[in-house]
Amino acid sequence: MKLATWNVNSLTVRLPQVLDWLGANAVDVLVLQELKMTDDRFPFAALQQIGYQAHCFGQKTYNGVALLSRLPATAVIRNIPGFSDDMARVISAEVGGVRVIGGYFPNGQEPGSDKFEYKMNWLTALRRWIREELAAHPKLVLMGDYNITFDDADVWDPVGLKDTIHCTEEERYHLRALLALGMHDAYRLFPQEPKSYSWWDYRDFGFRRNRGLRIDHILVSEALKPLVGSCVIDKKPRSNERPSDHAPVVLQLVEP
DNA sequence: ATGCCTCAGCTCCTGAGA
Repeated sequence: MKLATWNVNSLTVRLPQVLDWLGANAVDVLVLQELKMTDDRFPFAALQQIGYQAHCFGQKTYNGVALLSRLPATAVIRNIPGFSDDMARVISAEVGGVRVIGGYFPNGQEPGSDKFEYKMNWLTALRRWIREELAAHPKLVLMGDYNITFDDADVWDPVGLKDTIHCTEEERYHLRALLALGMHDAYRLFPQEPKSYSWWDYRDFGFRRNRGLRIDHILVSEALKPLVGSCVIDKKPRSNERPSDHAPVVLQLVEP
C-alpha cells in the first residue's frame, strides 16, 4: 500500500500535474492540501476517470483539503472534532484498514501574532484528538503540510532562520509531542541525503539553489512502523512548468 | 528590499503564503 501527501497550492492550477503524477505514481491514497477551491468546483470526474474516488473539504481562496483513494474510503471526518474552526484543514478516513489523516497545519505567520496563537491552539487540539484516534485505530497515518521543521537538518539556513516561523521551539515542541504519543517520522526511519527538503520558495531561485525546508511530513503509528518499506520526497514535480512550491512525500507500507 | 514569486479575487492592487 502506497500513501502520499502533496500541497498543490491551488488544485485549479495544478490538476493536470496531479493527474500526470498519479499516472506515473500508482499510489493507493493521496491527500492534498491548499485546494483553494469550493467543493462545487472539485474535479471528481477527472479523478474518477483515472481510478480514484475522492472526498473533499474545500474553501474559497484559502486552505481546502482532499483525500483520494483507489479503495473506498469510509468513516470520513472533516476537521478536528470538538475544535471549532472556520478553516478547512483536515480530512480523514479509513482506507484498507488504515486510519488516514491528511492535514494542512496553520502557517502561523510570525511568532507572537494572532495567527501563531491560533496555530498553537490548533496543534493542541490536534494532539488531543490524535491521542483518542490512536486508541481506537492503532494503524494510523498522519500526513500533510505541517508547516513545522523538526530540527536544523530540515532547514537550509538554520542560523539565519533561527526562531523564525516553522523553526521556533514552540512549534517544534508540538511536533515532538506527537512523537511522544507513539508516532514516528517515517522519513527519518531511513538514511536520507543531507539537505533534503519538501518546500522551496518561489523567489530567488529557491529550488535551483536548494534553499528549502522540510515541512511536509508523514507520521506513522507504532503498529505501522514495522510495515514502513520506504519514505521518499519526490522532487520531480517541483521542476514542472508552474510547479507547486511543495513536493509530494510518498510512503510505502509492506504486508505484515 | 515591509522585496524577491505565486495564487485568488471585492482582479491592474492586496492579502497570504512559508
